Amino acid sequence: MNVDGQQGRRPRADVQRNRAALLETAQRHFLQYGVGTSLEAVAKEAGVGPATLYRHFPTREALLAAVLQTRSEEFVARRADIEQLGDAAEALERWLRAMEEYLSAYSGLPDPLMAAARAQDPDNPLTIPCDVLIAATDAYVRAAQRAGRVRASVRGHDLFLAACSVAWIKGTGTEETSVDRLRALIASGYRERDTQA
Amino acid sequence: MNVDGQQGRRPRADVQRNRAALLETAQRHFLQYGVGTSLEAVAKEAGVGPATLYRHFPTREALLAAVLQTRSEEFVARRADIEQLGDAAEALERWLRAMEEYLSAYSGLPDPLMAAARAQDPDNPLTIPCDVLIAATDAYVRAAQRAGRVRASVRGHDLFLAACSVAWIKGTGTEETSVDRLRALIASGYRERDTQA
DNA sequence: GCCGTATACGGAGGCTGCATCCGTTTTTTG
DNA sequence: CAAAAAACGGATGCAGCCTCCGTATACGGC
Repeated sequence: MNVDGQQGRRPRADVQRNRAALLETAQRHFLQYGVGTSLEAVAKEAGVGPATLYRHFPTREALLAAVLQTRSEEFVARRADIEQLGDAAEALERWLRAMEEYLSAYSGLPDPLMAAARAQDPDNPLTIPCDVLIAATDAYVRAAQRAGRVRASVRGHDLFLAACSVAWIKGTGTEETSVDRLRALIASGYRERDTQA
Repeated sequence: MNVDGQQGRRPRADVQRNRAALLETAQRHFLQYGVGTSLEAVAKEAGVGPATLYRHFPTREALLAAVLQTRSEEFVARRADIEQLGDAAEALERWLRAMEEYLSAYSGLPDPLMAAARAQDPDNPLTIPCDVLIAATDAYVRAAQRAGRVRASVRGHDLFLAACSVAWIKGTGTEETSVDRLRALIASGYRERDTQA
């Protein structure tokens, strides 16, 4: 039993192949059917037995976390873009949108994420990505607050919850215009009152 | 096949007994395990076979709708209380809280409700309760707007979505203080700026 | 009060998905 | 190239969904 623990021996070739195939297939299935998709189907389409899937990713959350991990590279790139902006309020706005899109990539994603965020369960592989998101949001919020563009009582965690909510709504299949309206409502809740775009 | 269609014959006694037992048991199970609870378990505990449950309530949504129906009497009573208030903004506030509690009564309830609200699917038994809630919210919103306490751009549907979001968050097990903060954030989004409590 | 029939019941069973065990195959190492 | 380590995957047990159909039950007329 090695799979991806780092011991003396070099990881076997088939392990890497299978892992890659599983991740690629899972990504596609999550995209098409949501995070509740059949893991058996994923395994079959990846050309491996169910046991192999479970050996690589003991739980659905572990598989999800691994898929998100590969996805997050592109996400980090976005973050670099955002940080070049001088306007802190605009940066926060864009960050929230980016996070929202990240969270609504797969239908049903917000639920396991919230479950992980709730308690600091170190066994849950989604806890870390979650904490990262909250910390980043908080940084953007503080910057915008220093610029006097966001109300002082707001915290990063609040807007993380808000983004999760919006992402959840999107995942239920609600029309885009309704989602836009909700987002606007929230925005006018955290923006400083005398703000002028 | 009669179950509850109104024909010439009087409904059989066991039908009514079973229906009542199923509703009572389902209510308890939804409360304890959420809307995803095992229907087989509900049937067994109600003392009937699975087929009887499905005969009375062809889908999970139908059972849920029926349970909510019985629950809604108590909800209507609340509404009468609220309407005695002279303050339209306070009335809206209380209505939103009441709706939020209604929506978070069973964990996972917001999801099927949103699915029903999305498209006017007349086959979905949850569509009607959903539309009722939206219409009622809209009435409260208009009243508060006439009193100049809520921003003109806000619609009842927006606050319905917001209430669903908050209820969803509650259902994920998030701490109550975080939920309170999110609710406050949303409130400062729809309230008129120069409002004084 | 009894019987015939409409009506409803419920166990059995097919199906899908989850998760694990263990005999077999593949890969690496020397 | 052989032995050992490592991973594979089919088979399996379990739970829940939903339906079919033979059986039981309540109703209403007599």
